[in-house]
Amino acid sequence: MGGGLLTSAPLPRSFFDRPSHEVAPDLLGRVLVHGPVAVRLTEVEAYGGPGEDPAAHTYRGRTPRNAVMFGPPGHLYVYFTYGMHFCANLVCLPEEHGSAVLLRAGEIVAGLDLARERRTVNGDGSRRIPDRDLARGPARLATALGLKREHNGLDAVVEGAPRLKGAPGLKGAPGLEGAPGGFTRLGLTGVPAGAAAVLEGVPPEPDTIRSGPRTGISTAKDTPWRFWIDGDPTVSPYRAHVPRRRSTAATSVGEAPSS
DNA sequence: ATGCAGATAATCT
DNA sequence: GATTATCTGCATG
Repeated sequence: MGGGLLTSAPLPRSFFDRPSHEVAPDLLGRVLVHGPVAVRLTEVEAYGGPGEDPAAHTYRGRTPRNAVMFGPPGHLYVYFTYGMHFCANLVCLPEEHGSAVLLRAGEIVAGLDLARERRTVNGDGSRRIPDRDLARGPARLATALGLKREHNGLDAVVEGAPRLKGAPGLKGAPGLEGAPGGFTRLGLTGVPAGAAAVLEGVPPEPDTIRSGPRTGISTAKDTPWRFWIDGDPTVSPYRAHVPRRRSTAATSVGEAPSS
């Protein structure tokens, strides 16, 4: 092998038509493409439906924000949070179920230059972000892929066979030389501009998949629905949920405002 | 390495 | 009015 045009088929909609905690570990090693940028997924979290998962956005039922999660599987649910970040999910199960998989981290395997550009802090590029941090975290991943409000609901299931032009001499499996720890550039064709797709990629060996509690949530802390590839440098550091107190003292109990 | 504070606004109670 | 499926920078050991 080496350098030839190789094919990685898009995953069919039926792939996503399963419970999110089954889809999630199966998404590891898969490749999410959005336009010219592609990410090999290394860390994900499953979220369940209404009444069954207190940490899920759909726990209390359908709202305007979470409507896409109640739509058909294989679509992107992109939400805005903390006043500045977007995060992306893939919807699971048939319509009305309201479950999805949060895409937490991955390795950029195509469109590296554009991903770097999107992730520069000061537009002048005075701060250089290490490549392994480009998509190391859900908001970082969404930024690197260019996923924003207008991509909420975008279908990530496409027809056809996207081609990946692999570079020679790199270790790894067909079409996706990006073995854990390695970085490569892949040329991508076959995905329409502005469209998204999830390619089958190369799933990791089952015994390298780890699972544990989800990150940054205040409920259901014991549900081990975070999945990642052991030892991969692009997996995000675990952060426990930290309740933040308002900085003003306006609400302190028993304290009347001074005149 | 780990920890904390601030940013900043949609969404829900 | 409170919370939030987060990130960055600055502080400290």
